[in-house]
Amino acid sequence: MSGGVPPGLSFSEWQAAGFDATACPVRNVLDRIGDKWTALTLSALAERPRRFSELHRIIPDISKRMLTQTLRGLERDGLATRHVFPTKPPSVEYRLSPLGRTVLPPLGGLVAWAAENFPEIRRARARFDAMPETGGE
Amino acid sequence: MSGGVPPGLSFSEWQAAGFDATACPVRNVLDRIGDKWTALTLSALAERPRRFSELHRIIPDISKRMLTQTLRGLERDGLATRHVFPTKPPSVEYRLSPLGRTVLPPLGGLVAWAAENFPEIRRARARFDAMPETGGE
DNA sequence: GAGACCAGGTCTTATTTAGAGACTGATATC
DNA sequence: GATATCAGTCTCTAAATAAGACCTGGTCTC
Repeated sequence: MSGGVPPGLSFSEWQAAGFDATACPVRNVLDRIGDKWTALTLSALAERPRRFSELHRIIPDISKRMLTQTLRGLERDGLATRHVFPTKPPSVEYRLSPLGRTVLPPLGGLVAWAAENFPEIRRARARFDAMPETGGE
Repeated sequence: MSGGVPPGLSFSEWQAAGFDATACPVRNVLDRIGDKWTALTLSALAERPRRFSELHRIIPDISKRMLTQTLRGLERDGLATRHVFPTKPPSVEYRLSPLGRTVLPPLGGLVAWAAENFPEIRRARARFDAMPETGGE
């Protein structure tokens, strides 16, 4: 056996299968959820559907432009849906699609890992940054 | 109950705990593994330790600059270690640290999700892109 | 009638990120 | 003696990403 590499993470598998970076699912997915606001937006929508202005209020510092862009990205990938209610002041609701819901468990796993190990990462960073970069002599 | 939101992903929790984006573990972690080469590098190191040139050969299209930068990032965060062997042509080996190993399962979960759902995401994209952006009349 | 709210669009900068390619210096091969 | 390997560094440029400010149009309030 190969020593505990989770299935799907085996590099040689990818290579053997003829790795194509542009079509790589992982690259594609990480490009989306790895951007500045998507993970946050996703988790804001995880609890319940929300309206545009509501999201804008609760997500700290996001600009309307970025919020629109993030939501369009989620919509384009089929992770969220957009519902327009033609009320007097227009109201638009965003909600996670069934597909969008399925990403929550794996994403949650990573979030849990991050929360759990961030202290150690910070210590590692502090150590690394304190190291002398130019060896004295 | 809140309807199946994984623990740690609850937005209201974060808000209640006084969300600070700069210190946010999730943002920090996603910034690292969400970049262009880190996930790939991580999975190349998952199987076994590798030397710099070896990584450079097997990771398609990465430049030395990016490879160095990616490895430094992993080293800085304590996810990988660097071992220099002062042989005649110098040889440097990179290997995952114990901490680095612990990220493989959650990362693997996301990779599996990506692989499994990418076809559907692509269909969603095709649908979205085929939609008339300016409603005719 | 001046302004605010809704959900954005647009336009112009910054900042960040990535890439290409030349250079290092010691050894080793041809 | 020209060239290659090793593990990088360096500079410069290009591309992607994000921020900020202002604009829309209809209704609603003051």
